[in-house]
Amino acid sequence: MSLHLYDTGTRTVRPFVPLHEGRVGMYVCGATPQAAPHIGHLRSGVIYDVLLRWLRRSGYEVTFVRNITDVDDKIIAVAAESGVPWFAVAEANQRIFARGYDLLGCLPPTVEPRATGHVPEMIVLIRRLIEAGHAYTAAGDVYFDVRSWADHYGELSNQRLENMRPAGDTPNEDAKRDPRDFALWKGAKPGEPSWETPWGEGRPGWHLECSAMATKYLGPEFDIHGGGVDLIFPHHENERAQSRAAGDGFARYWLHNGLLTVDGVKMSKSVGNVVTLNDLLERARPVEVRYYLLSAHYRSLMDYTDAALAEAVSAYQRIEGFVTRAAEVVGAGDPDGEPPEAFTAAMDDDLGVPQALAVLHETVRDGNNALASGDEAGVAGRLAQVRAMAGTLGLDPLSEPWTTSGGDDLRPVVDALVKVALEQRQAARARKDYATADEIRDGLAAAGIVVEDTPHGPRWELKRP
RNA sequence: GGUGGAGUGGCCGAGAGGCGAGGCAACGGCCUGCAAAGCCGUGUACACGGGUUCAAAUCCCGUCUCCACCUCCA
Repeated sequence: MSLHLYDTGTRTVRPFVPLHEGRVGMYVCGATPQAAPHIGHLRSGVIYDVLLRWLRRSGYEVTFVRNITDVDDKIIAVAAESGVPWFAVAEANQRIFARGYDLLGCLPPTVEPRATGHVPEMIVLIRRLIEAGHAYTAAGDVYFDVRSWADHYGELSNQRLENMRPAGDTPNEDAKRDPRDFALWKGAKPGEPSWETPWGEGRPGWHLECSAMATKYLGPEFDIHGGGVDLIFPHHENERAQSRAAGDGFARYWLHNGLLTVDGVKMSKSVGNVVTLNDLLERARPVEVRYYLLSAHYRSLMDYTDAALAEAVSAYQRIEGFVTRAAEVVGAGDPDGEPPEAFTAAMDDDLGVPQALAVLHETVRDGNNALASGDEAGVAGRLAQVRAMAGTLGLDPLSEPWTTSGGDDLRPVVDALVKVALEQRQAARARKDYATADEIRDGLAAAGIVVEDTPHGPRWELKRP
C-alpha cells in the first residue's frame, strides 16, 4: 500500500499522488507571532515535521513552506498595548516559536516566508481577482465577492453560503456588497503599518498572504496544504476561494490536525489555561514531550494532563533503555535501516503514528528478549529496526538532536571513575560482602549514578531528573 | 440554527463486521545476594436503547453527554 492521506476537501482518506512525480510541495500555516507559542502550536509543528520526514523517507523531494504572519490585528493590538513597535512584537515571538520547533527536533522548512515581505505578490493577486470580477474596492478596502463564487464558496468546509454569518472583519461593513464578503486588503488607519498599492495605502487581509506565498514558492497548483482544524473556516476556505477564483489550481490535499485541549477545554488566554513548552519542560525532556505530542493520531483531539505526559515519559524511556543497552552490546549500527513492513503500512495509512509506535514497542520487546538470551545478531537486527522507526518519527535516542547533551565531554572521565567503584563493588559481591557492595551502590546513587547489573556485567547511567 | 468530530478496561490511546493494537499503572511469577532493568502471565473494554447479521466496539435507527468550527485561532 502506498501513502494515503485524509483530505478535508473530499472528507475521505485517498491515495496520495503528487502533481509531479517524485516531488512534493507542502504548505503549512505557521504562526501569527502575537504571543509565545503554546503546546497546541507545537503539536502542529511536530505533526507536520513527521509528515515531512515520512514523505522524504518515502523517496519524495519535498519543498516545505511554513509561513509567518507577521502583521495582523492582534499583533498591532499587542504593540499598542505594550508600547513596542508591531514589528518588534512579531520578531520577538517569532524567535520563541523557532526555538520551540528546534527544541522539539522539527526540521527547518525549505523556506519560511513572511507576509510583510510579499506585498507585491499580493498586489498581483488582488489585481487578477478584480479583473476577473471576483473582487471590488469599497471604502478604501478591497473585498472578495463571495456571491461571484457562490457555486464553490463553502466547498472545503462543507457549508452553504446561506448559512454563513457576516464576516465582521471591518468597521466598513455597510460598504460591502454582501456581509459575508471578506477583506483582501484593509485600508490604512492612523498609526497602523501600511503599504502603498494601486488601491491606496493599507495592509493585507489575513487570508491573502497565504495564497500569495504558497503559489510564489510552490506554483499555482501544489500538493499539500496543512494547518489546524480551526483554520478550515474561514482561513482555508477563503484562501482556496481567492486562488481558485483567480484561476490557480491551488492545494490538492487539505490536511488538518486536531487541537490540543487542557483538562477538556481549548487553551485560551481568557480561560487562563495556556500551557507553554516551558511548562512541559519542567516535567519532561524535549524528546519526551515530542513523544507525547505524537502519542495520539494527528487528527484526534488530544487532551493534555500531567498524568498523560508522565505516561509518555515512561513509554519513551522504555525505547531509549533498549536502544542504549543494545548499543552498548552490539554498537550503534546504522540509523537508516529499513523499518518493518507493519510500521510502513501504519504510516502509509494516513500517518498512523500510534499504530506505528505499537510496532516499535513490539520490536523493543523482541530486542529485549534477544538481549536477555545473548542473541547478538538478534539484538543488532532489532536495534536497527527500532532506530529506523524512531528516526522516522524524529525520536531516535542516538540521532541528532538527542545525542548531544551537556557535559558529554566528561563522560569518559566519569566512566573511568565509576568503573573503579564498580570493580570494588564486584569484588565485594564476589566475597559476598553485600553490605559493602550496597554501600558503594548507594554512594553512586547519591552522586546521581544508577547502577544496573546485566548478563554482561554492571552498567551505569546518569539518573534522569 | 448550520457543519464536523468524540464517548473504548484503573489511566492514555489505536482499531472500524469474525484471532483481545500498543503503552502506563496494578497484581502474580521468572531472573537477581538485594535492587534496577527486562521477560512471562493476569482484564469477560467499547456511552445508552433497539435493530440487521451465523457473527456488531465496528453497520442501521433512536437517545444521552461532550468538544470544535460557523470570519481572532494551530
